Amino acid sequence: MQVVRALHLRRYPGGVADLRVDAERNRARLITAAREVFAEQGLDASMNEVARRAGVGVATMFRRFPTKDDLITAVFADKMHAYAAAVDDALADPDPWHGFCTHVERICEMQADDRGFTDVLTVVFPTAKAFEALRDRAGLGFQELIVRAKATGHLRQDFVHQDMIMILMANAGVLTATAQSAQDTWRRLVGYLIQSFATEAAAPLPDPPTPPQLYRALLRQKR
Amino acid sequence: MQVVRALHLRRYPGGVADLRVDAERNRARLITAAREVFAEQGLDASMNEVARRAGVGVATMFRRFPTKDDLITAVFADKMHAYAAAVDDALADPDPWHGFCTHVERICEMQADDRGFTDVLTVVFPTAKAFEALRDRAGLGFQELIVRAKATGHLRQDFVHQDMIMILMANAGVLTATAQSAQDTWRRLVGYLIQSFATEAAAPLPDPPTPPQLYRALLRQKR
DNA sequence: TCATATGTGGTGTGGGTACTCCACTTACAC
DNA sequence: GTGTAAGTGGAGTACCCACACCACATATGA
Repeated sequence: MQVVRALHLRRYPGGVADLRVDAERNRARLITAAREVFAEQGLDASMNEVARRAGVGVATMFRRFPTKDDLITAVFADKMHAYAAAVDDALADPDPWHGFCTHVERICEMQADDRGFTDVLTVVFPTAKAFEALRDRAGLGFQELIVRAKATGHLRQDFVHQDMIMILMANAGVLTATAQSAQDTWRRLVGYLIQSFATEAAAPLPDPPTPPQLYRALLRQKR
Repeated sequence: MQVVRALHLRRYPGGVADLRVDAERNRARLITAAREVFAEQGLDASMNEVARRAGVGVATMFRRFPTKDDLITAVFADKMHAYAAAVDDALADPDPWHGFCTHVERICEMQADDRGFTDVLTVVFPTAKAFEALRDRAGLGFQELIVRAKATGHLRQDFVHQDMIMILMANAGVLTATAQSAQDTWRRLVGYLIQSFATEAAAPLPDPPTPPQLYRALLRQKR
């Protein structure tokens, strides 16, 4: 009994979890392949394609990542951390308005570089729950950034943090439509938007959605 | 032989084409049902759903509209005509800048009212060819509108007609992401953009895509 | 070397899609 | 009324998807 227990609890060195070395190698291959495939094709890419590109069987993949969402979560964990960390960089900028503009561009560029990440940020369901905390953290930091940027007098007073989500959605639309051609169009969109966020001569805008409304919009998707 | 020919070529009164009255009735039902289904669910809605809602068999539907694209083309023909005609209304406005703003809002509202039309304008493949002429007509009129709006001094000089397609893409992104909640978010996006198009204090923007690039982007989609 | 928990990949399943086949029915011309 | 081209719908096809099953292989501790 002691022996069985020892076997059951054994740990392999250097792996992410307690995996056999071959399993760990395949896990890494799967993550790498999925990262590529999702970046190219978005989250609509098929699991078969991921397994094929990783050079492992589909059953192996589903043993390691029981659902597609598990794989998505594993693949985009680091990008989501980078997303949450980016706002700290922006807050560290001595010029809050410059930090604000740079931040918006940077996040949109992260979307542009990875179709899958675009989807993760705007269009996907249960994955959203896994990244809830990171989203919240980024949101809070962004609110602070807004306060400071408004204080400089450059950011219009009626800007709200929900507008960032709106930007991500709009950017996602341009990016998916220009995935095969005119790939830089998003830069122009963001250029227009940022100039609109500059405070001068602001006419009243339609009301923004409330945060709960937007949160529901992010969750209710499934495609 | 004469008789056979007469039968083969016979025409039924009042129908769109030479259809039997029951066939014509079912055709109308299919169009109506498809209009509703596509408006609610976008072009991803299934053909089965359309047939079910029309109360006809799938075979009947596919006899009348051999491919999904044929149905889409038939359903959105009038909206595409309205789309092309809208720019004439805008040109008729004595204040070109007002006409420009109203036009942009109106087209975006057409998208907001019909998820299928949103897809038709930005995201779909062979349907695009069927509506090519109407797209071109709208594009030419819009270019004239731009010239006049710039002449008033209200529209920034670096605005190009490709930007309208970009707006449609961005709007499509917001609309699909907010289909279930926060449905009015698009109005705020358009508000921001229009204010950005007003010429004052325009910093240089990233280059727009060339028209051929954008055209390819519209055609290469398929989903 | 050996026992075995763990890992493996090919194949299968249930459900979705757009689209087709075919035996039956109906509207029309005469 | 009758012949028949035209129209009909349910069941079927081929293909995609995420995911499950299972006989076989292998890394590992003893």
